[in-house]
Amino acid sequence: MRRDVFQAIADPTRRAIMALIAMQAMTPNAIAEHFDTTRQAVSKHLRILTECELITQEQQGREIYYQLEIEKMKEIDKWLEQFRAIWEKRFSQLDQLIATIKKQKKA
Amino acid sequence: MRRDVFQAIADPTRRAIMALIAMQAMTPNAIAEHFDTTRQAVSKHLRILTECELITQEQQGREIYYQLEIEKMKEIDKWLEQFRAIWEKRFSQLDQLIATIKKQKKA
DNA sequence: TATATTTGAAACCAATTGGTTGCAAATATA
DNA sequence: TATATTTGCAACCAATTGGTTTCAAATATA
Repeated sequence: MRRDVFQAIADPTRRAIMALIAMQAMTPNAIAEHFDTTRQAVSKHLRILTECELITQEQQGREIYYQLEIEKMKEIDKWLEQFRAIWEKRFSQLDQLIATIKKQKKA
Repeated sequence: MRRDVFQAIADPTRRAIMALIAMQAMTPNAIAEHFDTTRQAVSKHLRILTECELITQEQQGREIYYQLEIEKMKEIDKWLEQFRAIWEKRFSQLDQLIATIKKQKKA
């Protein structure tokens, strides 16, 4: 079974769960209340997110609090870097072009 | 059919294709040569990437050159921003903590 | 013009996915 | 102790996915 961050964030419900618990940890029941699906469906999403270490859990009595593992998100950021390098390069090239045009106008 | 950037980048072959054509446009045949799968499988990936506007094509005779639409990548970057805000906040809090400890050491 | 090359599209297939229902385990409460 | 709550897990199901084979269209070349 393939289990990585990219596959995890492919599902819109999972992205919504991530955004929901980003600021504060929540229990599965509390999370499920925010969605139209059943608790079990949310539970499966939480399992997938846990498997790829995007969230961690903390047991408190019979309740389990899930929280976002923000460090893991940097993996996506790191992958994006190679492309960010390209668009920043293009931007600076555009910048130079504008500078050249301005120079020509002055002359 | 759900067709968005997040679903598109979920597949490792598609991510590899994106990285491959990021610097220069390539034909489906040329792209397929870099992978173990058939040309048709690559073609299907190209279709999916095209449908969510992550790549664009340019016909040259009977060849079609595919290139990465780097602007579309910013959509992922934009989504990441909400989480980046969190980790930068945590970093600055850590920064403050270190500063406080240093202060205490001096005193 | 006949043939080869490049490509997309359709039909099909096995594996995976997101979802459901039902159940058992653990913890809290009466 | 008996009951209620919170939760994960297994079994099952329809839809989607990534892949294959086959075919047709368009363009280049002999």
